[in-house]
Amino acid sequence: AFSWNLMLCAYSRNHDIELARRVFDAMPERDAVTWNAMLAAYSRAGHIDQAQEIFDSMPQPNIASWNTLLSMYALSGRLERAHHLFNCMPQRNLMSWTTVLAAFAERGHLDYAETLLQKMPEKDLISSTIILTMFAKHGQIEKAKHVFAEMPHVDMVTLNTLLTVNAQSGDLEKTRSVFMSMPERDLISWNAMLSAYGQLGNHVGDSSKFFRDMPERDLVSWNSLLAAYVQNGHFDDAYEALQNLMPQHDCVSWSTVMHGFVLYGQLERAENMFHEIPVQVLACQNLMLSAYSQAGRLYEAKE
RNA sequence: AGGUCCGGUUUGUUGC
Repeated sequence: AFSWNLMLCAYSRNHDIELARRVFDAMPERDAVTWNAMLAAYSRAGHIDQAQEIFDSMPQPNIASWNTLLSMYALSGRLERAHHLFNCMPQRNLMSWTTVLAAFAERGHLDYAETLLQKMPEKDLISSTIILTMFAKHGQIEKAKHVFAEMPHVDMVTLNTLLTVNAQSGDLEKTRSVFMSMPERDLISWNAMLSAYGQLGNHVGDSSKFFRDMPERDLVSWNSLLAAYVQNGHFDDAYEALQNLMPQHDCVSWSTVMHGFVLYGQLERAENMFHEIPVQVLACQNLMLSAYSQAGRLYEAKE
């Protein structure tokens, strides 16, 4: 089964689910890895029913099988189902706990997530960081800081999260001092700091200088720069960057610049951009809808 | 020895 499994996994990683299934069906014998790989393939592809079918046919699901199924339901937002599975599982490991925790935290079930955290037999950096992020995203900054203070160890991801926490509490100096004190930084650290400058800085120049000094940049960095421009009223610079400087754009770039136009009363320019967008983007549609409504242009809003 | 478990962090819109 070993080499067949390799083939199955290769197809699955390539998103070729049909071929993966054909290998699966052709196999003279299957082991636990085979079943789990097929299950993971369907789960990755979002084929929930087929995944469930594989799981139900498994001779002996192990902890990896349960976790795969659990993660599938958690990620697709079927929390009751995920929670039910979690309770029914014959064993749970750290990953099972964290998957459920992340699902509830993500959806803003703060109290329940906190209870889960307390019930966890072992916690690690990841579970604490999930809770930290959850509190930060829901504006519970003091609680987030408390979670951080209780953590015995931290790593770069935790510190990256702390950058965001401090930025959300409006403290640019603190954000900067965390950034400076980090033993190592990755692109996410740099992007988080850039975003803090955009939200809290008083001068666009600080954002663009920081941007220039970055060791590398990606689309998120560029989009954060656009947001910094917009935040400070420089919608034309944002548009200029989008048109002439950015190596790529995405729907975040478009909606950021369009939002700049809307904020500063340039509804026609927002409109023009909206019509130039190559694909339909829900966020941009929402933006135009809200802009038309606020301008009393109900006919266009309805359109 | 080596194969299966997609658990955490950064950017935009509307709503909450």
